This record gives sequence, C-alpha cells and structure tokens, in this order.
Amino acid sequence: MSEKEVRVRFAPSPTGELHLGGARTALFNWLYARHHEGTFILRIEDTDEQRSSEEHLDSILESLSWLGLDWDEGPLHQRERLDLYRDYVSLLMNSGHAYYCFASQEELEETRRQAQETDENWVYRGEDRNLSADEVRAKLDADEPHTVRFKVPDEGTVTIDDLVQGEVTFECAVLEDFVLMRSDDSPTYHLSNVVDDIEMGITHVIRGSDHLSNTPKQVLVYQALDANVPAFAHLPLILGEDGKRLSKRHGATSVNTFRTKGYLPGAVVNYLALLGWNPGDDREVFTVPDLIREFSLEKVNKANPKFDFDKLSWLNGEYISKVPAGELRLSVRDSLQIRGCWEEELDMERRDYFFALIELWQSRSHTLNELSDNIAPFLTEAFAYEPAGVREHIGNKDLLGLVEAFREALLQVDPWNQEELEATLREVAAGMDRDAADLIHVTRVAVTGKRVSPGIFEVLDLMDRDKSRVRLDRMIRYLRKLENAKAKRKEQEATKAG
RNA sequence: GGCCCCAUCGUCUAGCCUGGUCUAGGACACCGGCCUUUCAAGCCGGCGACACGGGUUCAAAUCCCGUUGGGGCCA
Repeated sequence: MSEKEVRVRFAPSPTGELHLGGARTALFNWLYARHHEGTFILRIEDTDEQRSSEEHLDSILESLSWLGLDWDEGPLHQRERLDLYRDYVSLLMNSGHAYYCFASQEELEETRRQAQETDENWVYRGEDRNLSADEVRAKLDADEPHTVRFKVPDEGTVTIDDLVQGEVTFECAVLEDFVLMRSDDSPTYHLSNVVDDIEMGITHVIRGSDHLSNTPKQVLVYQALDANVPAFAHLPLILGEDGKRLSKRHGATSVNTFRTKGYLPGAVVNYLALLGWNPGDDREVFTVPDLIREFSLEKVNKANPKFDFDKLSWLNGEYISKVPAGELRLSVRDSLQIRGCWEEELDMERRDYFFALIELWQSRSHTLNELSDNIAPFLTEAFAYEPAGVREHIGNKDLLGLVEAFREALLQVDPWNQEELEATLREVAAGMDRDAADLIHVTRVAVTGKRVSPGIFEVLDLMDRDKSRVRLDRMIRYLRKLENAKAKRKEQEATKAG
C-alpha cells in the first residue's frame, strides 16, 4: 500500500442499534475515505461478550447499508483476535512498558479513597511496578488474580495534533497506569483499539470527541510499541435537545427508527453531514457525490451541535417533494400495505393513478408515513378525521343541509372535472346563501380527513364520483350525530332549568 | 473533584486562522403579506445573535487574559 493511502475505520460495538451519533461518525469516516479514494473498514468491537449480540450486529449492518455507507474491508471481529492482543501485551512486558498488577478491586478503591482525602491530584501509580521478577513469578505461580497495566512515564507531556481540535497537550502526570488486560484476560479498549489500528494500517482515527481524553494513553501505547501514530480527528458530539450527549435515553434516535418513520436515507445523510460540518457557504441540500467531493475535516466544527428534529423533518420533506414519484413507489406501497389499503392493480393497470396520488401529496408530506397517511383516504374509507380539522373546519357551523345539498349536486356533475366541480360547489353554496369556503372546508375533512390538503377540486377530481359520494355520506352521518347530541344537550338543559 | 474541549439569532451555521468590506449573511422554527371569492403548498417580507468583563489596536465577532455557562473523560 502506498504511503499516502487513506485507511479509516468505523468500529461500533454491537451492544445496541446504530444511533445517530454512531451513524454520523461512520458517515464522516466514509466521506473521508471516499473523498481521498481510500479504504473504509468496518470493525466490530465485541470483546464484551455479555452485552454484544448478533441481533444488534445485524441491525447495525443493516442501518449502515440503508444509509449507503458501504465498507471495503471487514467486518472484522475483535473477539476473534484475542491472541493478537496477548502477543502485543507480551511485547510491552518484555520492553518494560507494562507490568503485572496484583492489587485487588477493594485495595484499589481503598487507596483511591484515602488518596482523595489528602491529595486532590492523585492518579494511580501501581506499586507492583517495582516487584522483582521473582516476586512476580511467585504470585503468578500462586494463581493470584492480576491485571496488566501500562507504565505511564512520570514526567513529560503527550501532544495530540488533532485535525479537528488542533493541538491538545496532556501532562503524563495526570494519566494513571491504565489497565491493558483485565483479570479475565480480556483486552481493554486502550489495548485492542491501538493494536487493531496498527495491524489494520489505519492512517486516520476519526471518532467522537468523547475519546479525546483517552487519546494520550493510546498514543503512549503506540510509542511504546514503536508504531506510527495515526492522525486523529475528534468530532464534536451530537447533543439531544436537553443539551446532553445523544444516547438511548433520548428515544427515537436509532437510525432504524428514522427508517421506519419514513425518512429517506439521503435526507438523513444530508442532515447528519451538516451537523458539525459545512462547506463554508449557504448551501443546505447536498447529493452524496456533492458531499464526497466537498467533504474535508478542516471544515468540521469544534462545538457540539444539538439535534434538531424540525430541520431534519424539513429536509426530508424537501427530498420527498423532489424525488420522482416512481422512486417513492415501493416505500409507499409497503406502508399502504401495512395500513391494509393496498391493491395490487395500483402497481399494474392503475399505476398512473397511483403516481398521480403520490404527486398530489409529495410536496406537502414530511415523511413517507405522512405521505401514505395522506394517500390512504383515496383508497379506503377507514380513515379518521383529524381533530384539528374538525375543530377548525366543522366546529359549530351549521353544515348538515349544505353538505346534503352538495352530495346531491355531485351526482349530476358532468363531466367530472375540476372546472365542473368548482362551478357546482359554488352554485350550491350560493343557492343556500353560504360562503363557498364553509363547504370547501367541510368537504376537505370529509374526503381527506385532514385539516390541510391540496386544492379541493383537484382532490375531488382524483377521488372520483363514487368515492366522493361515499365519503360525503359518512360526513352527513357524522354531522347528524353532532346535531342529535346538540339537541339532546339542549333538552337536558331545558329539563334542568324547568 | 482533577484534566481536556467548546461558546455568533430558540436551533443548525457563515464570518474568526490572514482585525477594517459586519448597521453580522443563510437555513429550520415562528409571525405577517401575496396567491387562492378554500386550508395548505409556493413566492415575498418580518422578528431574532457576536455570553460577560478586562486588555492589545487608529479599529475586535475576529487577537490575548479572566469570569460565567455548556460538554466530555478519569474516577
């Protein structure tokens, strides 16, 4: 491999679904690799056998694929590389950079407690550093539980030249002798990560800035191993609306949730890319090739952004309104199927009609689910009236007679087109000395169930005569019920008063 | 608690490195108007920010220091 080839990795642990933060890290790695025509590697950090699961792994891979983040190598499993970590530990032991530590959990906590009372700047420096070879052998032979710790230099500093954060310097004195190998022989993150990054020839470590504080420890390990230290880029953390780092408890932040709710992968990628990065101008909407071409770590912000559902929703709406109906067809079909109002012929002889329905609504739907919700009333009578629609467009207006008259008039409309429909509706309203708007709005709720919709005549035109009549009949029944209820209330009040 | 990072409209951000062109630009949200003798969509417009205090300088959002606030890591 040439010196200049970029090799980056995304290394999730399969302890949950892929959430937005992870997806953003994956995306930035992927964009960096694609921009530099490098290699994007997937590595699975599954050394924690208790918390890792196949299901989570599958769901993570699925989410990555859905987002379009394809990997060139892997997935490599750390679980299968345990011997490798042990080899590296031996190397560090032999070169005097690591040592066995026989202190028990209790002892450590006790020491820590005592130290905190006296010395505020205390960091752990293992006493077992100075055990003689004989003493160590004796303890090992006696099967005493032990960990392996890294011998942090007492003096000096570690400076990280971070591609995003700039130069960051840490005093070795504030770094404890961290554990490399746990007592159960499993490697810690500091070890497995560094070893794998060395073995895989990773040139750029791009990850969340929650790892920044641990980076000096890892740099020390690279140096002890006499390995090349990769470039680091610590990305700002995505915060929830409460200002805390985005996590499971913020709910609904897994990539999968967005998929299920009807977001388009392109919109999610676009939004995520803009969270912490921008090309330096006013553009907001990017295709993936755009992103690949323009992406650079130098333009990544340092400040932590908050996740804004409203803006994602807007962006998704932009995508939905611009995509050709044909590309939306399959997803809309699936969600109509879930709603139980899909008919096969909509994708066969009535495909033009299906596309017309999509086109009618796509510019005012923010998600695919919303789009399907809007289309459903054209296919089934089983839809609910939006409370806001009822409140605003029906309320206490005296609409029964008006709707009944319009229902009758509709039977005579010929030809069934927008012009005739409009003329008829206005005639009915005028004949009863009512605002056309009143009739328009109640008709809107009757045929779409919604408070807002495209132009009502366009809607009726597409709906066809029979379906329109059926929906108006339903509205008439609904209005009658309202009237009856009102009458009953009056009666009761009259009795009470009388 | 110690260490590290950050700080422009409610939110995402441009501008900061290379001080003057910034009466601080864009986007989401919000509000209003136009269109429609229909709600929307669309179009147009409005509201709204350089956290605070000190310096440096002829001049600071831009450079330096401190305070406050936020985030992260180690426990």
